[in-house]
Amino acid sequence: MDQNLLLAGIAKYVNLDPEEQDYLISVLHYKKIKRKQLILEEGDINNKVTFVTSGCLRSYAVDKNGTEHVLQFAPAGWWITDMRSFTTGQPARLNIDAIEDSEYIYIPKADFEELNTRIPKFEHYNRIIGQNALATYQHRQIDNVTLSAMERYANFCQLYPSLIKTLPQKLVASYIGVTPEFLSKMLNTIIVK
Amino acid sequence: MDQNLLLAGIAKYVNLDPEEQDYLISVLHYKKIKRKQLILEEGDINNKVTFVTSGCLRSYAVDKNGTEHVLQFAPAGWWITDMRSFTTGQPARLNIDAIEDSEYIYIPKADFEELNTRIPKFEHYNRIIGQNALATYQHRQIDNVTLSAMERYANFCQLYPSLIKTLPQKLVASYIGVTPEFLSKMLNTIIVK
DNA sequence: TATTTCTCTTAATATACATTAAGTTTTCGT
DNA sequence: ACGAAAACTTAATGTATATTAAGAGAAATA
Repeated sequence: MDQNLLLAGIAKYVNLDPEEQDYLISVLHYKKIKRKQLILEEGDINNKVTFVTSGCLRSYAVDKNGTEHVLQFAPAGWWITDMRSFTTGQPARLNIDAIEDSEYIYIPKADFEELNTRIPKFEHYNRIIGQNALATYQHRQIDNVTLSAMERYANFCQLYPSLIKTLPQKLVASYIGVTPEFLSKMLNTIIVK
Repeated sequence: MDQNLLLAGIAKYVNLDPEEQDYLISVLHYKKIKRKQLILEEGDINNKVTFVTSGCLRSYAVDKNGTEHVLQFAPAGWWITDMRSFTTGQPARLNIDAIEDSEYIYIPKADFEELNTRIPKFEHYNRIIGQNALATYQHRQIDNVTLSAMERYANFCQLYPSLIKTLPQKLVASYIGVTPEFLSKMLNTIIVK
């Protein structure tokens, strides 16, 4: 069972004792999913946190026209959650699915809470990565109102150079907030110039 | 010195011992500022966390045309920070100023970190409010790509009923991501119908 | 390998919102 | 209380991006 990526990610911030690590490992669940398979559907309660160990997941919302809007990509080493549903217990607004065959670890909410109270170092880790995520969302919000579509695309390429190579263009379009048609046009008219 | 609002906010989530509370109080700094006064300027390092005790602060970014875009309002009882600058030490992209005469408490970064390591309950509190903030930003991002300007306005009114009464309309416009002219037109043509 | 199902492209038309500008009303600082 | 500054309104014009549609290319599944 490959929890090494998770342990390594935690070890960047805190040093768990062997028994703390064993306790952590004891509450992990392992899953494999195929491309396009959903692990969270709008309306469900998101009662676990999910850590991707291989492949790539994505979270997205669907608008009233049925168009999908990608909120996040989670390649190996990333967490992905509908945080409002997780913290408040409300139905999720997000869907989470696999964009390629993937493997992930999840921790049920009750275990996650107990980990945090019984291992202060784990809670420290979570506070820090929470702050990092918050920083990311704050600046994404600013970018979205401040930059043009082309600038947001350039930004995405800089921030996620590995993703840009593997992702279908329409998913990148959805993430940066334009239609696939417009992104296509934008990229091709630039090259010609 | 009015730290009651802060202590009450923390007490909603954790129960500090008297000596923990004393230690916390010992690192608090108190400030008053006038309307329009800046407490963080783009380019500065945001090396403190700020908790508003009266009045209202706001964070905003300025685009290349000089237009301001409001990221957050912080009335009494709210925290406000450029989280990327705070966590990474990079120069801030955000400005923070007072939209009315205000009072706030701040905690320098070094003290904030020490509070978190020495008082696990304080770190628990921060993890939880961090999760809440993350939930808010995730859904704001979704709302921004999913809803029309009118729907975003309606959303804002629901979420911040107290703010909508006191804020100048142009700041609401900036928060929901439209020009003041467009918001004005939008609101007036609705009423006529 | 064939066939279906996505993905990308191009282009015409449409629209939500921005920009500019000028006038009016409200608020603020002295 | 007064003058200056800020906030709001209206309207004409402009633009970035959406929508629709249809064909070509690529990739997934059987």
